[in-house]
Amino acid sequence: MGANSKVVSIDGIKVACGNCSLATLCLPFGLDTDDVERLEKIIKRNRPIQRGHVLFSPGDKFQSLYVIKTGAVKTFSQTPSGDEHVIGFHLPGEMLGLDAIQNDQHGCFAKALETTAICELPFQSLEQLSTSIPSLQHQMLRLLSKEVSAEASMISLLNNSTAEERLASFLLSLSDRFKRRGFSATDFFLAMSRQDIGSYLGLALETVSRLFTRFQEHGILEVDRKHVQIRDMDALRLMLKHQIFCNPSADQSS
Amino acid sequence: MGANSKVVSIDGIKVACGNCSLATLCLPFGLDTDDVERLEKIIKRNRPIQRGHVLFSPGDKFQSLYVIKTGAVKTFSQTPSGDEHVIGFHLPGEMLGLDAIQNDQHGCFAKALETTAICELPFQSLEQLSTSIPSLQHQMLRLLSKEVSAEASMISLLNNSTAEERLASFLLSLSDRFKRRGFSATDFFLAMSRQDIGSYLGLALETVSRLFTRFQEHGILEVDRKHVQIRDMDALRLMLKHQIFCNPSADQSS
DNA sequence: AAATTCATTTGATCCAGATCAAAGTCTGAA
DNA sequence: TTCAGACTTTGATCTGGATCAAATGAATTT
Repeated sequence: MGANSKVVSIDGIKVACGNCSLATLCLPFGLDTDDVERLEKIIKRNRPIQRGHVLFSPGDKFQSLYVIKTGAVKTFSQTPSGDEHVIGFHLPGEMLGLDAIQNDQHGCFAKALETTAICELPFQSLEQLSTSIPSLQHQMLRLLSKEVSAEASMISLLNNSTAEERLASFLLSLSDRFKRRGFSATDFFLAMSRQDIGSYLGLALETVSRLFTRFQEHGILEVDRKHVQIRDMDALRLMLKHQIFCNPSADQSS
Repeated sequence: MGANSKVVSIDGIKVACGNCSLATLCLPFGLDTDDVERLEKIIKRNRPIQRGHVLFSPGDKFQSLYVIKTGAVKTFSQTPSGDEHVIGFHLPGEMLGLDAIQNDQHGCFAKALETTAICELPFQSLEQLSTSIPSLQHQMLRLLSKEVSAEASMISLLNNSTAEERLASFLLSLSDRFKRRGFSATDFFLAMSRQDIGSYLGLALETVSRLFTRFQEHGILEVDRKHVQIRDMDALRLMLKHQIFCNPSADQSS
């Protein structure tokens, strides 16, 4: 981890998955009250991290999985020449670090896009707990599987869609995820830059910018910097109507 | 499942992960002898399936995970207009169906590219067994995580690479996987068509064909229909040298 | 408020790879 | 052995989106 990545533990902060509005999207889903309590005991709550803070980097030893509580994080890899390839964006309730279980070390960067609160789940404890809570084991497998499905959808999108379809898909995905988390499905702020969106969708940032302009001209969006309002959801949906992805529900949450 | 997808169970065939040359690539990896025996008890061995046989289809209830023993399988989705989008190719020792854990149903087709022998792992039994064999639970999580990493690499490839780099990456991946399975790393047969390769790599089949020709002209490959010989492995490696993916070891096996 | 920096928009040009088209080539069935 | 259908190769053309270039706008610092 970099010098600015110190995560300070705060004693006395009560962890309460039971009261968390994200519980049904998150790991506790499907667990009974007792089991949630046992889960809470192993969770570490840390001080919220600031925009730009790096949560982990490639090569870092894998210790914990992370769940976003509030804020947003991007994961990305980096070429030797220094430019980033965005792998994903993570919103409240979504888990981070699943790819690191494989070889006990992280394979990409995770950086906060804004001030972000995170629940830390020490993986060893989680694994141990899973052996005695079958529904926790099941939920772990489900979350991993969901990630596999979501990535398969992404691959399908990149293989078979135009720039327009990609951005439409991205906006609909964001909209859906905000909605499930209790936010507006049609009015939200983008935590990431045009550059980030382009990198994620395999497009040049200029193309992303032009598409936002075009969508606005067509009355589909109202865009002001990071502020996006969806004016014609159906038009967006229509753009990817003809596509059948491997798995239609490509959200990580339950 | 289609009419031709009947899988006939053969009693009396001895399942023997302990003797299987793929064991170190497969689920038994990391398990001690006793545990492998318990695992063997839940595995179903079926009659090998023929080329073109559909193992599962979207919407099929998820019952089992499958591991290729010999042969090859492709997974793909289908548009309403009927054209296929190849999601992946699966070689001996590789697991199939992980994306279905998520919502208890398969999200894509799996079709044999040639005569293929498959080990069937009823998922419920596997999950139960995992609670009493921690190293099996761990191996399950590792396999899922490996799949997540592999797909992340694929996303990176599709986002950031030219046609040439994609095909080079594909050939090197195949080569590596054959090698780990005890086959030649430089001389093998492609089980899939140019069409399939193109669909998988997000390229037109004509582009794939042209690239094979070009690689041959440059002395990198010797190609005769499905028969590929790699003559200059370094040249292939060089083509994707400048790329850093999230995770360099993008093979599902251990 | 002016200055510096960084993100975004908009315009002009270019090219990798798609698409269209047609000619081989292989395979399995009859 | 011949035929039909499915692959594969090769050629010609076209285009979506990249790249290059520059202006504009926001945010932050001085």
